[in-house]
Amino acid sequence: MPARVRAVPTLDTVAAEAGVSRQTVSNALNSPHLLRAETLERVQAAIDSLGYTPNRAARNLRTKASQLIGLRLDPFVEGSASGLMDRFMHALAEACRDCGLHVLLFTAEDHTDPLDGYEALLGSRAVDAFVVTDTYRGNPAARWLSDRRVPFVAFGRPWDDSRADHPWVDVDGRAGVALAVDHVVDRGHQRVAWIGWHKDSYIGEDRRSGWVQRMHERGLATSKLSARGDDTIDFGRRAAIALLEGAAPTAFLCASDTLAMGVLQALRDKGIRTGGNPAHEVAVVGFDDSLPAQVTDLTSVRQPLEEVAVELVRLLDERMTHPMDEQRGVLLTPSLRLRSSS
Amino acid sequence: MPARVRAVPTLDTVAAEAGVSRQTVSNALNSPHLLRAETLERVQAAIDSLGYTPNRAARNLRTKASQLIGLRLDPFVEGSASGLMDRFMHALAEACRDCGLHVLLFTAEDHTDPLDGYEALLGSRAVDAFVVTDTYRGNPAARWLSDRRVPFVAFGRPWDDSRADHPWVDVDGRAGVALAVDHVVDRGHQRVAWIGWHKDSYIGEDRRSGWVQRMHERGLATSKLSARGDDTIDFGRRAAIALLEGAAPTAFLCASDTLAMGVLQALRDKGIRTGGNPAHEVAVVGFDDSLPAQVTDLTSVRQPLEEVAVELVRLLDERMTHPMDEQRGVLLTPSLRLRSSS
DNA sequence: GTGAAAGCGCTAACAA
DNA sequence: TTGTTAGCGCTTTCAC
Repeated sequence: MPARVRAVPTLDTVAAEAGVSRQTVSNALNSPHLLRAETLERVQAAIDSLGYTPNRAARNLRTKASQLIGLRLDPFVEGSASGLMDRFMHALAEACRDCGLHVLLFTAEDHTDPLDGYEALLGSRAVDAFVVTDTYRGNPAARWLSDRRVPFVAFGRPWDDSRADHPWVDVDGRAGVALAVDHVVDRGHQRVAWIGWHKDSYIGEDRRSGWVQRMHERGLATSKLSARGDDTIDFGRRAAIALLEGAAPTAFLCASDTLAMGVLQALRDKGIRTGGNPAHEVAVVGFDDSLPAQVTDLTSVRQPLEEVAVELVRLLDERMTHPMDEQRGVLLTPSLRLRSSS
Repeated sequence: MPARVRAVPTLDTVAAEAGVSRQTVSNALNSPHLLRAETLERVQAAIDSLGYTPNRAARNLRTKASQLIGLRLDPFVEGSASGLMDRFMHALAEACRDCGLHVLLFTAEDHTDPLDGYEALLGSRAVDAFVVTDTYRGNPAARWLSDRRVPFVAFGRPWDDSRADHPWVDVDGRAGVALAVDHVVDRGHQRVAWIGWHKDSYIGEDRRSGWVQRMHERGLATSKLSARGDDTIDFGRRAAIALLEGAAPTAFLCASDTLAMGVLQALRDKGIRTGGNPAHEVAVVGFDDSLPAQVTDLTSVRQPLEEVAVELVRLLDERMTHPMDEQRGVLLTPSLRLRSSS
């Protein structure tokens, strides 16, 4: 018996089946309110029985939209990543689905060129908009895209560009660290140290300011209680040792889980117990709630990536439907994931 | 001064500029060998000067191909994931780029339905093929896609379905563990324990068989040296304690980094040093080279995800260009990432 | 409320 | 080697 290859149904197929014109079927799909209830039902039945699904390419060609959001994946840096990208992509894909959008992944041929890849996708109209995530390098893509009036939304504030007027979503690192300060201070800690990144990191300084500000609000001193350096375990370890020999803090707040791992190591090496009781334990709090934090039972500030994704897509959607609206930023507050390290 | 909106160039624009027909421009792009060198040059110049890029939607409509590969992102399981997905998506996006393909992310509306999402993308011809990665659940999507003759490639062997005839790429866990056995045995360890997953896990048993087989090949015993259980830190810890009180192994090979984390904890609690010297240290080896492994300096078996991605895309490409070719599987060998835990 | 006409931008097939 | 014709499947526009 020869396999009967059923031709893929098109609008015409459905129209013939339902005894209406092609256009009516299209309307049934895109503007059902235009049809008489009875007609709609008949068309619907034909669609169902034929298993018709509109052809994306044809629709894209006609509507000049692809319903695709471009996301550039930058090179995977071994060890340095806190593994947030995984969670973020998930969240983004999910958020997109709710708007009938999809995420298209792309990579740069030349990773050192922050603009590489965008132009090709844009020129071929393969995507409608971009989500830009590389906020650590000062986001040169943002300005380029802005200048070309490409619809995009950034995950990350335009720290270094006060004239930037594109929509963005970011996580309030300062508020997250303030949360951590409150947490350990509420537990009775008074000498609360900060271990962070170099001064030239906007994000690092933002997080640090949460510590400084909230400590002062709680009437606690911060002098001689902080260190700045590379985002490495080793620096975390060394900084912790140095601080312990000096001001002897009973709590360490860190700009990253990586640094916190170093603190944990230092405490272990010195035989100091980790935990929330300031009487005989030292509390440690990280940032990002990464896999290592979960594994080592480290309290950590967790970025609300799911919310971030939803907001990004919402802004994108707004931007695509009402391009004239004023752009704005959205700042989301992280939460504290409490674990045994505090 | 009114902003002059330059119309987006099309084939016709370029053709007019170059003084040739639309088709010739198309050929210059897709079959340049058909053109006379001089014509090609002229067309090329017109393309460059106008900044022309072919419209994807139009091309897709005409060629009935989208150059898009669908990848379903399954729900992010907190803590359980070893964070490989991040690296894998990177590698896949990169491999796709080299073939002019792109990855389209999608998620299921109903996560419990392993087929959800595939049909819609397929019906609308939004993607040309799929990469299926959910091999842990026995891969029900594979059979469904196979039955519908949907082009797809699986990351993971069809363990439970000997009749499966789709192309796949997988990592040889058995060989990876054998590597780990050799490593510790070469360093002088003789009592080498295995801590793995429950017996119903194909992957777990495959990895375990690498231990059993290679141990015997090296003339070493395996009895009373293994444990099976949940993939949790806690089980790793408990299993390690139990084994230490019994056969007192000097090396632990684990089916996952998670389990290895537990072993590390147990050793630390007992005051046993970790390292490669069998005289006074216990060696620990994990599997997956996850972030926690990197952070805790744990030796681990590393899956060659970059190669996996390249092979997946190669098979996909083959399958899409010569659909009649016989399908086959590709088994790749992992490597051992040596660190201080061994 | 429904249908007919037109055309989005491209490439396959064929003619010149 | 280049040009012409036709049409992929859809939606916008406008007539009925």
